[in-house]
Amino acid sequence: MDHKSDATHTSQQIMDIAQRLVQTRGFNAFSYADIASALSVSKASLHYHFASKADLGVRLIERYEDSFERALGAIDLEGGGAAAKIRRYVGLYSQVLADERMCLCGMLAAEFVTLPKTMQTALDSYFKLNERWLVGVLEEGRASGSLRFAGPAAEAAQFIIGSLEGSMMLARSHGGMARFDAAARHLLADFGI
Amino acid sequence: MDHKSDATHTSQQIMDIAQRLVQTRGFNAFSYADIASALSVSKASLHYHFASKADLGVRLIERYEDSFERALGAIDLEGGGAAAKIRRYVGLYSQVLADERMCLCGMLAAEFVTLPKTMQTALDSYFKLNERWLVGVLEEGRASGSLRFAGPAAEAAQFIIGSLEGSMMLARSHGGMARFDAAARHLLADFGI
DNA sequence: GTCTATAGGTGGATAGAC
DNA sequence: GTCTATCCACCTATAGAC
Repeated sequence: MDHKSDATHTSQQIMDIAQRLVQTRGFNAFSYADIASALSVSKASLHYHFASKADLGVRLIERYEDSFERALGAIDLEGGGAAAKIRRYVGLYSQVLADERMCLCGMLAAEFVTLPKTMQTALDSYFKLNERWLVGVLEEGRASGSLRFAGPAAEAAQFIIGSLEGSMMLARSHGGMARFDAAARHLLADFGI
Repeated sequence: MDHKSDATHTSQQIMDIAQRLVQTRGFNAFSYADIASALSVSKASLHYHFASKADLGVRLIERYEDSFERALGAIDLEGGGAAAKIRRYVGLYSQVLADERMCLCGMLAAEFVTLPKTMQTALDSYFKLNERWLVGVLEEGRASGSLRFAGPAAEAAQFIIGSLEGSMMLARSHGGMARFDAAARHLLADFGI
């Protein structure tokens, strides 16, 4: 599931700017002109690095998933119980919000039906990764008794993802970081954390 | 908090189509041309009824809030305990999703920073209404012992709204109605329902 | 109230020089 | 790799006839 990154310096800069734009404004609400002006290059130059906006979008999702996968790997390595892992998972969202951004893929999920098929497929992969990791931790926690929840772990994982993405989205427009933190506490408490 | 509706037949039709477009594609991903072709009129005619797209957006939010307010009033009248009211509140979201739509205001919350100030203000009003109603029900339920939750009722209300909007959003792209239903069960269980 | 026509702007994308 | 120049489609919005 790792994606090649023939990462020239310029294409990385383009992706950094584009990613922030998607996370703050959405895929349908930014243009090559926005990136060009922020980076002081021409729009045509951008097309050299990313032939189409859809290409750029797919690469953004893949890079985001890779970085998220590394973060999850780091959580696994840090050790601690399942409860600690879930707490650190929530912390990942918290960090993104602290930078005044929405989760890249949460934002794109809202725009899902308007996205190119290639981006939709890449999004599926991202959410599957999250779900898979959460299911592992949840089952570990239920077995060890450090987590408490009813029903299939997959459903609990989906509930966690949905709650975090939704709380993040509403925190950005209504209530700020405090709202997300309070929602996160509720969510964790629901699992006996 | 009720908004005048000088509702000619045509302007209602325009709003019906526009609302569905916002709920499925988002405010930034539909155009007057979409409405015009769906309704078989010219784009210019639309401007007679709604001078600008921002005006149309504001009126959509106000109408949605009014209809939601009536739905909440109906829930209050039906009686039953706080738990039953929360269950019916969740049912409102479920109905919208069953029609393959996202909550109008949840969708707009994702696009918040790109919206005209007038629409942002109208959105605030919608979420305040939801929170106010939920706080009332939550406090009633805690007092009567039919609901169980920790911390301020306002925080619990925000948690409920965020979870439902997020679950709805992800259900539309990943998992469908079943995902929302499962998330709703988790949420209700969290409150002892 | 609805139309045609059009203004004035921006969208993504390409051609071809350097 | 980056540029200028350009294409064409689409956007919101307006003017003015009917």
